[in-house]
Amino acid sequence: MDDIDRALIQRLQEDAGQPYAALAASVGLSAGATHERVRKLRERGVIRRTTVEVDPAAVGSGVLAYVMVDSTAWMGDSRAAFEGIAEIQEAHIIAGSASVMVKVRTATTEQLQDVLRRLYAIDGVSGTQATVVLETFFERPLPL
Amino acid sequence: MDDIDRALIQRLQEDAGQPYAALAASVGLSAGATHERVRKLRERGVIRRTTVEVDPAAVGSGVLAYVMVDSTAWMGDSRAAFEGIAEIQEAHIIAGSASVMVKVRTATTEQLQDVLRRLYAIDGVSGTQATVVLETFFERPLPL
DNA sequence: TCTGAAATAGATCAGAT
DNA sequence: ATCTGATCTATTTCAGA
Repeated sequence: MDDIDRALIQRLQEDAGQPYAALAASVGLSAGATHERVRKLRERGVIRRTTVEVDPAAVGSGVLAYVMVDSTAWMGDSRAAFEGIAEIQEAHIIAGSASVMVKVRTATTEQLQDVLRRLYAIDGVSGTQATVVLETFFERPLPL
Repeated sequence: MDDIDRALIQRLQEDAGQPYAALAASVGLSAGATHERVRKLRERGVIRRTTVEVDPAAVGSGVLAYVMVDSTAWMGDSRAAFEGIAEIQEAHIIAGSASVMVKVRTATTEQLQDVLRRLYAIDGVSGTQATVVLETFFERPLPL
């Protein structure tokens, strides 16, 4: 992981579809060497996958909320229960008063309510505090 | 936006690097027709960009925290101030007691503390409540 | 580990159904 | 709107430094 690798990752975060020749030119290497470096970054798991960023509202997920989930038991083994709720985009174990924090996207607030209902159905869950997002300022790649 | 478009988006979210031929086969179209649909999805802004997912810990951002930012003034015009803090990955205006919620990634908790200091320096900010993530269960694409 | 070129494969376009 | 087939471009591999 040197500066060239970091530069390559940054360029790929901005546009993963660009030709290796363009990528190579931006870091001053040949296409072959660039290809080899990117291959290794993938192999080592630094780059997890290539994906597309989608406009949530355009695919029927216009409502975004963060939900703090309180519990009466250790939630460390409950990953599968959260995975089972399709509308949950992220789930994290957190320090502090709540136990788990989830990021939820739904089409409507009615569907958000239904997600809260399903969260309550998970073993050990004793409460939820939903924070609804009114406007997203920005969502951007990791700093390097 | 029909079922084929949704299927294409889902496949591209899983692997945006796959050949159009493979993508086409998975939805029962020709490569040409598939290419045309994907082009239109990009043109309409449904697909915003092609990018790579990076392991945060591998690039020096192993600490993840969500910070609720309280304020004494309307924060709707403060986008630039939050954008100016590089460690902030997401910033949202929220309903509820706080005004803004930000997602922060840093290498260490010391750097997280420094981000909080810079948040306090923003006009109108009167307080912060940081929630540190201990373990990420999962982060996954949008449901379709 | 990088370079440069050759072989392979995929993207793109024109024309037709 | 989709398909087929031809052209063009990019990716991938490999020998050599």
